Amino acid sequence: MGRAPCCDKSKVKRGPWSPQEDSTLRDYVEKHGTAGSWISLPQKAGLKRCGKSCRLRWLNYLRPNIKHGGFTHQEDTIILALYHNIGSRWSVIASQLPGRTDNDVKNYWNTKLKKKLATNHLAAAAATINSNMLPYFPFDANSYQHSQIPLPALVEAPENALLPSAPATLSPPFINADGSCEEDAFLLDFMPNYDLLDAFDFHDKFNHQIDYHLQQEQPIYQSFTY
DNA sequence: AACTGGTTCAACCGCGTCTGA
DNA sequence: ATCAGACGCGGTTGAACCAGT
Repeated sequence: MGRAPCCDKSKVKRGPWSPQEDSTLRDYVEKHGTAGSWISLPQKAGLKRCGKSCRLRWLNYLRPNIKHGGFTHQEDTIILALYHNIGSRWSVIASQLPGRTDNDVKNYWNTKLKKKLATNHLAAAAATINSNMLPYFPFDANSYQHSQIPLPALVEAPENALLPSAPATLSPPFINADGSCEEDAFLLDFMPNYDLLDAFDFHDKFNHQIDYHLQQEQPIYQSFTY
């Protein structure tokens, strides 16, 4: 004995939305809002749809400023870092990406990003972020309960912050016998982390740090401090 | 051109949580 | 404190599309 369905399936239309239905829903919501009840909205708007279906269509497709597809590398890194910290909390992750919906982020993760993660350096980079940069995510993933509390904006690390150490992939043959580092190899190999840092506004500081280490010919695989 | 297998993504489902009576 | 209805979420499905043969 399951729970009662939210509406009579035999009396509502299902499947893809027509342009006419989209137009009807958009016009109604823009004029009246959701009026506090999605369940009663279809009847008021003159739609033969389930309220939940209307809500989903509006949130994922019709509401203003929605972006579809074309995820940037910066968005990739934010998704990765948050996924490693809080898991499949798609709505929380989407809230950090303006114009993205939880459904979009979830689909993107399941169809593309997961595969990408399995095949390149991003895994190591995300793991590094997880262990070394977690203090700079200004929330506690364990105490962040299923709720409407908005996630605070990401913050810049303090001046004396300890940056992530280079990933394990920065081992020979990229490191020379005397401890110096092949610049090109380093940058190529470290690029995933570099991009992650860029995403969190560390770009300039970290760039200077790389330049410094390269100029000084110091081993770059040691930890970074300001 | 026709078929097949893989991919994408909009939409659905059902459960947990919230809220108001 | 309890309950029922509504909401919001993550997991899953399946039709449409694409690429390869």
